[in-house]
Amino acid sequence: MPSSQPDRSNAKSDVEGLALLAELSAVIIAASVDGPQVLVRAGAPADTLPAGPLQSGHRTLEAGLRAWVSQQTDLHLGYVEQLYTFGDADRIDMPVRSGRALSIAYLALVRALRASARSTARWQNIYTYLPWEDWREGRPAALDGIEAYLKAWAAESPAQAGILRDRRAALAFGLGSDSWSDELVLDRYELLYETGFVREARRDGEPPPPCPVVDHPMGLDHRRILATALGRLRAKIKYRPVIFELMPENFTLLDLQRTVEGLSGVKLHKQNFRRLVETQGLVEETGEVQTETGGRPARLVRFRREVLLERPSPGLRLSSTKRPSN
Amino acid sequence: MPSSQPDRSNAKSDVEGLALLAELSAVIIAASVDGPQVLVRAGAPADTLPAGPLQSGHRTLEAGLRAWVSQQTDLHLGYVEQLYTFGDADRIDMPVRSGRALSIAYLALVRALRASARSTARWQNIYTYLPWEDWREGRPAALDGIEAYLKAWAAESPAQAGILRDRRAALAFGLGSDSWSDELVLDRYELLYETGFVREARRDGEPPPPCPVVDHPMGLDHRRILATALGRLRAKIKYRPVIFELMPENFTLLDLQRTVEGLSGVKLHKQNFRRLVETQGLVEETGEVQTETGGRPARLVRFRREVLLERPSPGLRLSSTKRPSN
DNA sequence: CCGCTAATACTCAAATTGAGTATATTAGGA
DNA sequence: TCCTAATATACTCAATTTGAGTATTAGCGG
Repeated sequence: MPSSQPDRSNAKSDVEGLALLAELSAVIIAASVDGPQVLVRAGAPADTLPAGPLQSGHRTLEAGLRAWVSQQTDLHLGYVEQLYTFGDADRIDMPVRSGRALSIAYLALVRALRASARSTARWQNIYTYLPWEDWREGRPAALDGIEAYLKAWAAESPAQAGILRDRRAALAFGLGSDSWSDELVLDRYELLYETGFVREARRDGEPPPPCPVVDHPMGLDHRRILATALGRLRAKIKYRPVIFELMPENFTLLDLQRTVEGLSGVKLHKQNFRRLVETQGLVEETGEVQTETGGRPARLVRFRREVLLERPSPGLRLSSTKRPSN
Repeated sequence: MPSSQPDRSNAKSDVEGLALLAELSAVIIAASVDGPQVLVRAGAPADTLPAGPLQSGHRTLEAGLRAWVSQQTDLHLGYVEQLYTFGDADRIDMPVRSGRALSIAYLALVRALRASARSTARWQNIYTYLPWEDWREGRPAALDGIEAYLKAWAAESPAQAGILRDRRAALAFGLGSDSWSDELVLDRYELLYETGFVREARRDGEPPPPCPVVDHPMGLDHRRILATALGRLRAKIKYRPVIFELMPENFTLLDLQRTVEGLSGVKLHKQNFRRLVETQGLVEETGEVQTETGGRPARLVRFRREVLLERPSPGLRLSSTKRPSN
C-alpha cells in the first residue's frame, strides 16, 4: 500500500500519478433584505462561481483563496470554511491535457453587499439558481414542475423500484405527507441531477426538461457546489453562531430573524425565535433603538462574543412554523 | 477574476499555477469489542494512514480511493465519505520539486476486522493515537498531563489573554465546570497542536512536552486527519444511521450500544438508549435470540432499512450519562 | 387621540429527556 | 431444587424543552 510515510523509498514512483491543476472556488455569501446573495461571474451561456488557481505562493489553501479574492475584489472575507473537493474526471469540459482539474470549494461569508469595483462579478440571489429552496412565501412555484417531473420519473420504473423512487422524491422535497427539511439541499440537487431535471445534467442532444422551471444556467458543477454550500450553511447556523458573520455590528432581532429565514428558506415563529436567541445568550443590548421599524421601536443588539467562551456549540436550533400568524 | 466558465479565453494561462500531486488518504474504521479500530501502516518513526495516489484511470475521487483500497487490501469499503483536503505547503516534509502535494482525506467504514493479507497495514485502536478522547471508563488518565500542560500554557500569558487561553482549554477539554463534548475532537487536537503538546507540532530541536503522555507518533498531519474523521463520525451517528455500517447483519441492542459508546467515547444510559433506538425505528426483530449474554438472552435485531425511506435524518441523538447505574 | 404596525411579555399544553425502579430470563452453583 | 449473579426488558415520573398562542406596549401618521 503506497503511503507517504517517512521511509518512503519508493514514494516518488508511487506518487507521480497524473498532471493536476487545482482551482479554488468560492461560494461567497452575503445577506440582503431579499435573502442571501451569492457572488457570481455572470456570463453566457452560464453563470459561474468565482475561482482562482492554487499558486505556489499560497502557504495554505485558505490563504490562497483569501489572496486571490482580495486581489480581485474589494471584499473582506470574514468566515471561511472548506466545503468539498470536486474531482470527477468528467466534471470539466476543458480537460487538461492528460491530466485533470480539481476544484476545492470554499464557503465564505461577508458582512455586506459591496460593489466589487475591480471585478466583473456581481451579486445574485441564491434562489435564482435553486428556486425550489425558498419556502418563505409558502410552497415555491418551482415545485409544481418538479413534482410532476419526479412523479413521471418514478412512474417510469415498475412496481417496487417505482415506489422507491417515489419515496425518495417525497422525502427530499417534502411531497405528500412528508415534511420539508431545509438541510437536504444537496440531496434535492442530486436527485434533480440524477433525473436529468437540471440542464447541466443533460449532455448535448439530450431533450430539454418536459416541464421547464426558471432555470438560470450555471457552468460546470457550480450549481452543485452552490447547493453544497447552502446545505452546509443551513446546517451550521443551528450549532455555530456563523449567522453573525452576515450581520452588521448592530441589528434588531427582526433583522436577525429575517437573515436566518432567508438562509434557511423558511419562516420562523417570531416569539420562539426571540426566546431562543435570548436563552442562548447570543446577543446583548447596545442600549440604542431602531425607530424606523414601522411600529414600536426595536432594541438594537449585537452579537455577544462571550458565548464562544461559554458553551461549545452555540447556535440557533431553529424550528419553523407551518403558518406564521405574526 | 479568473474562472473556468465556458468562454474561458484566458483560462489556460490563468489556471496553470503549479505542479501538483494528489494523494487519497483513508481513515478506515471498524468496530471491535475494545472500541473503534483504524487501519494504519505501522512504521518507524511513525505510523501513517494508508494512502494512494490519484491516477488518471480514476473517474472520480471516491472511485480512486475504492480502487486502490481493494487493490491493496481485501477489505470491502461500505460507507465512504470525503473528509477534508489538506494542502498546506509545509505539511509535507518531502516537497515535490517546485510543486506541492494535496491530500484528499476520506472516511471509510468497514463491517469487520479482517486480516489484510495483501498489505502490511494493521488495525489499531483509535484511542492509541487520541488517548484523551476515551471517557468510557471515566476521565481518561491522559487528561491529567494535558490539563497541567494547558494550565501552564495559559499562565504564560498575562491577565486577559491568559484567561482566554484558560477558557479555550476548559471548553475544549471539559475542564472545571465545563462538560465534555464528544464532538470537539478536532478543536482539541488543534489546541494540542497549537500549544506544542503533540509531538508532530514540534520542529526538530524543539523541547519535548514537559508532561509526556502515551504519544504514539503519527506521520505528517495524519493525527489531524484522524481527529477530523473521529469528530465527523461522532457527529454523524447522531443524525444518520451510519453506525450500522460497522455492525454485523444481526446484533443485540447491547452490541449496538457498545459500538456507539466506543465511537463516541462515552457511556450511555442503557434504558434510554433502547428507547431511542426503538422509537426511531432503527431496528427490527430477527426472531432469533443471543444466549451467550451472561444473563437473560437478548433479542437479535437488524438494521431496519426502511427508515431511510421514512424520515430524512434518522440517527442516534444520544445523550450520555454522568454515572451509569447499569 | 385613533388606528396601524411592529416589539415585547407572558401562558400553556404537548412532547422530549434524564434518571430511575421493577420485573423477566438465563446460567451456575449450594 | 432453590438461591444468586448477570443481563434483558418494561414501565414510571419529574424536569425541560418546544410549538403555538394570547396579551400588552410603544412609536407613527394622520
